[in-house]
Amino acid sequence: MKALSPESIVGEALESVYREVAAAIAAASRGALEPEQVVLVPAPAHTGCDLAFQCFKLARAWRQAPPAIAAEMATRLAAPEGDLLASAEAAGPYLNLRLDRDAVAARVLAATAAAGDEYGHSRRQQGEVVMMEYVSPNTNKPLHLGHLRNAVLGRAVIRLIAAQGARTYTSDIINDRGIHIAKSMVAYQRWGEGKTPQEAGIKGDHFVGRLYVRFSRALDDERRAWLERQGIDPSTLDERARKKVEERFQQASELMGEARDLLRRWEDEDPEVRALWRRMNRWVYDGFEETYRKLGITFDKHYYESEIYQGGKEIILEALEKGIFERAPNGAVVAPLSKHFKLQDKTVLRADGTGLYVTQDINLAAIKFRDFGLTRSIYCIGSEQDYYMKQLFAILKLLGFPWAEGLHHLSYGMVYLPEGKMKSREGRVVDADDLIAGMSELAEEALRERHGELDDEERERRALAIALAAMTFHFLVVGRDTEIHFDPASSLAFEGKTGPYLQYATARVASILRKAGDWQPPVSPVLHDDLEWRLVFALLLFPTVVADAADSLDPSRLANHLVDLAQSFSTFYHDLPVLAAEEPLRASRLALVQAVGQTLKNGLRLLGIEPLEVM
RNA sequence: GCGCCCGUAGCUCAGCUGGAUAGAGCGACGGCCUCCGGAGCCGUAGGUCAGGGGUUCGAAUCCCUUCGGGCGCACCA
Repeated sequence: MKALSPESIVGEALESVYREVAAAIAAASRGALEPEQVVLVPAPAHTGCDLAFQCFKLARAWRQAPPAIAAEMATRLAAPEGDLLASAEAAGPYLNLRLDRDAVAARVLAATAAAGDEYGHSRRQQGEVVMMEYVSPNTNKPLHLGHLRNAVLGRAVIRLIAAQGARTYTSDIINDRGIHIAKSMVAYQRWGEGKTPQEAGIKGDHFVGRLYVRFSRALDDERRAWLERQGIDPSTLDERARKKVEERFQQASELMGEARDLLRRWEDEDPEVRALWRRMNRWVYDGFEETYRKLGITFDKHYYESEIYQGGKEIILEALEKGIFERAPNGAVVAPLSKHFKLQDKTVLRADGTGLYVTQDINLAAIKFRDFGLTRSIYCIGSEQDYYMKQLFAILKLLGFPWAEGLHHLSYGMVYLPEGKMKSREGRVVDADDLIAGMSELAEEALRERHGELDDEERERRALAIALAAMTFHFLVVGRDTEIHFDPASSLAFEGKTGPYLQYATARVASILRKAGDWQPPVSPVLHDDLEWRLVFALLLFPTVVADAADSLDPSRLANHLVDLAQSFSTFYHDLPVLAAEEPLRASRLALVQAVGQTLKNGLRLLGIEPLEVM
């Protein structure tokens, strides 16, 4: 469990508790510690205590063994001042502390009630302006499983940051130009029969995606025939030779020739080609938009590669003049990263003067800071780009941009299907729309079993919320770096450590409160039971956990804490009566239930999961 | 060859700046619907934290190393 120290804790209630306890510990430390140097940890359950102070750090100052220190401090704290610290006892090298649980509960319940939907938020990042770039799909295929993890992670992180008081924006960079688009366009010209997605009855992004696949298959056929004509058997060649053969084929290919021709005409702004391009992109964007709407993913700004890919050259040429970048013998411009960082040099401009992907990224980074006055810019991109992102950030630092320190790569592990890494060209993907639809169907079945009386509309609404909760939580509960081997059976589960389990807890809270009738929150709550204390303590830590998740860009910290909270709550309401309890216990427990509900709701919203009042 | 990430229970994963008996979920086995909604609760079994060195009063956690897996290392995007 996390250690509590002044720099790590967030939240009024916890801060006030810490301040009082730390003052008492410091007072008992023979002047060895200032209050703000006191580190406290939650005491393990078997001790029956609430917090612990570890005496190892005092061993040097006191020139005594930790157990002796603990014993003496326990004596000194025998009659603690203040109303919070109830008792202190030595246990080996540990000084275990009991708190006045009612007093702590009073502070937590007051804090949650006062803050409401804002409980867990802070102003630690007030003044910061942060942008999250995420999802960033290509326009030649629909969103897949990998995009879902990306979207869900990026959304949670930016919400966590917003909850720290920062102003936040979301963006994506849409790869809407290049040879891949030209391929889809060739396919449409050849086989599209002039139909629109509506006429074909297919969602726009899927419509275009199919054309892309169609092109790839046709190209495969063409390659087979060509190899046969050439009398080449690639399986007999080594990798280098195969690459050479592939290059020759690409040059000889009729289909690739058409695609290259279209790309050239696109570059020359041929009106006819541009019109088709715009038309097909619109279909794709409409399709994406539909998926985003379902997921609740939004963007403040779309950046289009077609609009920025030619920029960035001025920045680079200027840096070349200043001697920051170097000219390679053949004329290409190179960022000499190996001189300044433990990275390999990176070409930033081709010998023929045209830009590369990184050229555009340099440009876009600057545009974002300029457009929005950012202090920080986060890129939610898979871990396969770790090295590239390091290079990009190093280049921007080399260029001397003052904002370069505000760049962050929000990296995450790959998503694999049972058969291996997803490859869209081979069709081995789990399509985002299919997945959502499939999970909604499962959730609907479950709802039909439980609530046969629901009308279709309400059932569908709940089913979607539950399905998205399951999917979202599944991606967020594991650490960022953890690779996800997507297994439908566990990924689609609604029971156990899942999103729907958390939604169920919020629904149970709502249900209890609905039946409570009129009640007044207690002035001084009476909550001594261990089951109650676990909840109080989890609520007390919540703002700190949120802050930690935000700072580490890792929502899994919050997700796991919510599971702890929900599990503790389940045990609590199973074992202890709320509505049937005697006053003043009843009001105290109701206030606790309300605080738990508020906290679960706030936590789920930060993760991008819809809490449910009924399910 | 070089760099980064990872290896914890049968499976999927937590375990955060080193601290008390390493935790959850699933699966297995056994209980719990006269009681605030069973998408729930309780219990049992199950781990030399991949192996080996080292640092430390103390290592799943830090360092080195071996083995095993993943991803990168373009004038591609």
